Order: sequence, then structure tokens, then C-alpha cells
Amino acid sequence: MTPLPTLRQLQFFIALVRRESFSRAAEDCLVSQSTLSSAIKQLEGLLGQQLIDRSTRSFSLTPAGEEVVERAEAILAMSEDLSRAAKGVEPLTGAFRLGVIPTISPFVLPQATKLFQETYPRLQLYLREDLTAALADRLHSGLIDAALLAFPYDIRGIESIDLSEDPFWFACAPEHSMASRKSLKLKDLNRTELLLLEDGHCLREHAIEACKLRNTATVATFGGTSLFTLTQMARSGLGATLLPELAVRSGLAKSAGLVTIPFEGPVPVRKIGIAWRKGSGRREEAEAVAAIIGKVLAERHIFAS
Amino acid sequence: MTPLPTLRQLQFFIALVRRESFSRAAEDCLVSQSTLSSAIKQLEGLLGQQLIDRSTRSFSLTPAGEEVVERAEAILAMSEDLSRAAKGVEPLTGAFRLGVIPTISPFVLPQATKLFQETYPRLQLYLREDLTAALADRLHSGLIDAALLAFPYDIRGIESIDLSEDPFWFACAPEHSMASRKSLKLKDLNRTELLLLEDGHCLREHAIEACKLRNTATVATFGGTSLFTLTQMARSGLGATLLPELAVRSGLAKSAGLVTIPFEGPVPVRKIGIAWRKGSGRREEAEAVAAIIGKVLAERHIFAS
DNA sequence: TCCACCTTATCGATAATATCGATTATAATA
DNA sequence: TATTATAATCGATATTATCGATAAGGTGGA
Repeated sequence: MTPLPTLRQLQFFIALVRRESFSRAAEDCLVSQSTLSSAIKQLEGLLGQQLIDRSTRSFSLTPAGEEVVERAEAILAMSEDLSRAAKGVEPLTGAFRLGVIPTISPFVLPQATKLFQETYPRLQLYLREDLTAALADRLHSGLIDAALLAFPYDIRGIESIDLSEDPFWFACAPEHSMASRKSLKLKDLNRTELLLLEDGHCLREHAIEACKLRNTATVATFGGTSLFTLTQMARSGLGATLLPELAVRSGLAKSAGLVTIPFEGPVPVRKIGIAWRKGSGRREEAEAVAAIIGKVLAERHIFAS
Repeated sequence: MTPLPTLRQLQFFIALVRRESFSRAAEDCLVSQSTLSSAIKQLEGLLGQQLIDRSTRSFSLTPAGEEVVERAEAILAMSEDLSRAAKGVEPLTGAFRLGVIPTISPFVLPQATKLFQETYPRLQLYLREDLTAALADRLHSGLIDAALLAFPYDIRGIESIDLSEDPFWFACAPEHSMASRKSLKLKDLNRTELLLLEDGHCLREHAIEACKLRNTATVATFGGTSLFTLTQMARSGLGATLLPELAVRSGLAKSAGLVTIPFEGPVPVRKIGIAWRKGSGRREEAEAVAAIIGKVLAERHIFAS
């Protein structure tokens, strides 16, 4: 491919045409006259044509020079446009694909989507609800841009920021032996059969971990497929359960007719955060998403209750 | 003034996008991988934006990268135009990249390339066969210098000149009910099932348009992938078809054992012409190409028959 | 899980070049 | 012929582009 002139050379040339003088053009370009002079000569050599007519005292362009001026100006203008456009791609315009786990999704998204629309009207937000492992895969393969997850969760190759802590609450039917308690300690759980979500839901692991449920016998083998079915199972007396505060605040337990009891002492929690692929250049956007979700999470009562 | 990216950086970036790999792009640019890598990083620093997503094995651009690609291509194309225009080189010496659509290519190129060699011995003619839409893209991005296309076809930013009209002929197997006709009118087509090329081939659209095949029921849904397979399908009794005279004259129908029948009254045609990027300074060269192709088209019998 | 492999990033050394200040050459003018 | 303004040239220096080698990171297979 034929070697191209340098944008710098074109800038010099345009300045030269504008000022009609090597020395004045050099001033404009903040270089010495000799620099500009040699650069022009270089450009002429590259193009194989004389661009300015040095034969007369008055400044004039050769036909080739005339030919070049307009194009050079256009090219420079386009280059500036490119710079500006590249710099000005503000976050969250266009498509953004966000993955959310099922134990967060129903309690955050209704409010969040509304906020997204208001804050980033040019955003097209695609949502995908799936388990953490599946979302991690999709993050890696670039099928989603960020994910709203619960932590701790070890995924290599992703970065994340924490948004908030989400404490666990004890929830049981009013007939349950512990239903009248005002608060619980972790060790109280040892005596109780607990219903948890089925394998794969990180909420299950987080509950086991945070509540130190070493004694797996206390954990019912039949897992719920969603927090909604789980609360229904609890209501029908199959056992008590652990719900994230996020769900409690949204009225999940209440609407299922369950009693909720907080923990005291070391309160078991999971963390909620935003994760994105390391090196994806989505940090800024992920932080913007985090800000929105953070606002939603900060509302004490997600549903009026 | 904000510092501009270097054309070299843009070239590197475009090569990177094209090859989807740092190392392969570096080869194309005749520099080492480290050079290209750091140049890209430099460009990203300059623009203040990450341009490509380095986190996945699969190559993908960030939004900012998408934004930059097109502009960069345009800038580079214009820069090449500037070089060429300034140099004022005589037409058709050195490299010339010509795109041709598949429904013209096999019937013109064998003769044309010979003529090119004789007329412009210093010409290196690179040929690319592709569908109109793909060729239009390549015209815009400067990957080809001109294209031999069939018209009408609306592409912004290109100029073109018409070379000749290419009438459609009716072609069918000898056993076909219309095989004995001496000539046809357009309305005769309404009663016949027609095989056309698959979507994307402009010949299909041109046939439908020129022959007023409003009644889509007459057009077989299974499209041929080339005129050669199409004639084979017609020969085996799947239906009749419409062939451009260019193909008929080259003996395509005859060698496939098809009967060809001309139209009378309003004869349906497509136009053949040369297109080039507006402002590319290729008009003169395109006209020279047009002259060559025109000669080939003017020969009544392309193959002795 | 570990390991070999492929791709990209980084580093230090070197070559290329851009730039400068000083000087010289050129041409128009007094 | 001197004078003045302008541009070209030259040698020195600073910048940078580039390379080869190597490290780092991720992928896919044993």
C-alpha cells in the first residue's frame, strides 16, 4: 500500500495555506520555521508533486496544491470528529446486556428498569435471569456485559464492586415452634429443619456458609426452585427457611403468610454487587449500573408494606 | 487543538479489526506484534477510550471501538484518495482492485482480463467476486477501487456510469410447455413457475422488478446459488428461469440444454455499469475500465457458438 | 487439576525521525 | 550594491517508533 501523508504534515500544510507564510504558519503550529519547512518538503516528496509555487513572491498554490487543500481539510475535520466521537461515547447509551440472578431479580428489577429509563433514556437494557454459574459463562463469552450477583463468589477473570450487604432473615409459618421469637442467634438454627433453594442457587451456598450450617442434616434435601415456591413450602409447614432481607423487604414473606425473625449477634449476610469481565472496558458502565441498582437497594421499603 | 491520532495508528486499528488478531494484523502492516500492540494502546490512550475488548478469546469491539472503525476507514480512504489525486498518476498503472458480481463475472472476465493485459501492461488487476451489497461496503471502505455491477442499485456515496443494457431471456427445458414459443410477453410469465437465484443476488431483484413478477407465487422459494446451478435445476424440470442475455450469449443455456426465448413488446432489462467511490479520484480509471468492459460486452458472441 | 500452547503485554536496546537553533541562500527593494 | 524578508539547509539533540525477547494471561486438552 502506498505510504500515506501524516496528519501532522497536513496540518502544517493547511496552516501554511491559511497564513500564506512558512514562518507565520510555524508559529501557529508551535514549531520552528525549519521544522515546518522541512515537513512541507517531505509532504511534497511523498506526493511526488510540488504543492506551493515558490517561483513567485506572492503565495500561491500549484494545481496539485489546490487539489490537496480541500481534501486535507476534510481529512483533518474527520479526524477531529473521530477524536471527539470516541471520547464522547458516554456510558449506557445503546445496548447493554445485564444478567441478574433469580434471588435478586424480582426484588430489584421492577424499580431499577424504571430508573434506568429515566436516567439513561438512550439505553436499551437487555436483561437475562440465570444462575450465577451460567451468568459467569456468559460474562466470559461476552454474551452479557455485566451481571448483578451475590457474593462471595469466586469467578476468575471478572472484576466487581460491592453494592450492599443483604442480611438473612429467619422465616417460618406462624405455627412454627420458633415463630414467637423476637430474634435468633445462629446456633438456634441447629435444632431446626431448614428449607433452602435447590443446588445451583448461590443463595443456598451463601445461607449455608453465612449461617454456618455445618450440620447438613438440618437442611432439607428437597430444594425449592424459587423463593416464591420456597415460601409456599414453608407456609405449608414443611419447615422454616432463610430469606434475604431484600426479599423480606419486598413483602415476600408477608404475602406468603410467614413470620420473619431477624438475627442478632453475628448477623449472616450475603453481599450484592456488580460484576463485569476484566478488561472489557465496561467498568464505567458497570459503575453507572451500580449507581442505579444502589439507589434501588437503598430504598428501605421496596414495596410499600 | 486536541492531539489527533496518527493515520498509522488508524491503519493499525483497521487492520486489527479486519484480522481480529494483533499478531495477524501486525503481519499485514509489516510491523512486529509488539509495535502494533503498543500503537493500539497508544491510540486508546489518546482517545481516552478502550477500543477493543481484550477479555474474551473472541474478538470484539467496545462501543467506542465501533464508533471509531467506520470513521477511521473513511479517513484512511480519503487519505489514499488525496495521495492519488495529488500524484496525478496516469490511469490504470499499478494496482487496481475491481469487484464484480457473480452474475456478470464469469461471462465478462475471461475476455476482459486478456484485454486489460494488452491495453494496460503495467496494470496489476486484483479481482473480487461478491454480491452487490458486499462490494458496496468494500467500495466505501476503500478495499476495492471500482465495481462492475448491475443497476438499478441505490448506493449512496458512489458514482457510476452505465455500460450497456442486458435484456432478460426466458429459459426452460425442451420439455417445458412453453419451449416451442418463438417469443414471450411479460404477462406470459404469470402462468409459469420461475426459478431465481437466492436472496442477495441483485439479478433476482432485477428480474422480479423488470418482469413485474408481482405474483410472488410464481417464484420458487428455493433459490439457486449460481446461474450454473440454476440452469441445471431448470434442465431437470424444476421450472423455467430468466437469464440475462450476457449469460445466454456466453452459451450458458445452450450448454445446459435449455431452450431460450426472447421477450417482445417491453423487453425486461438490467443495466450493467461501473461504480466507484465519489471523490476517490478514480473516475478516469473507472472510465478506462468501462471502455475495456464495454468492448467485451459489444462482442455479439462472447463464445464462438 | 495440571500442563502445553497460543495470544497479547511488557521491557530494554536500538534505529529512525522530528525538531531545534544557527546559518546560508534567494529574491525583491531601497 | 546593501538591506530586508523569507525560506532552505545543516548539525546536534531529543523524541519516538520499532524490534526481539520475555512475561503474563487465558484456553483447551490430557
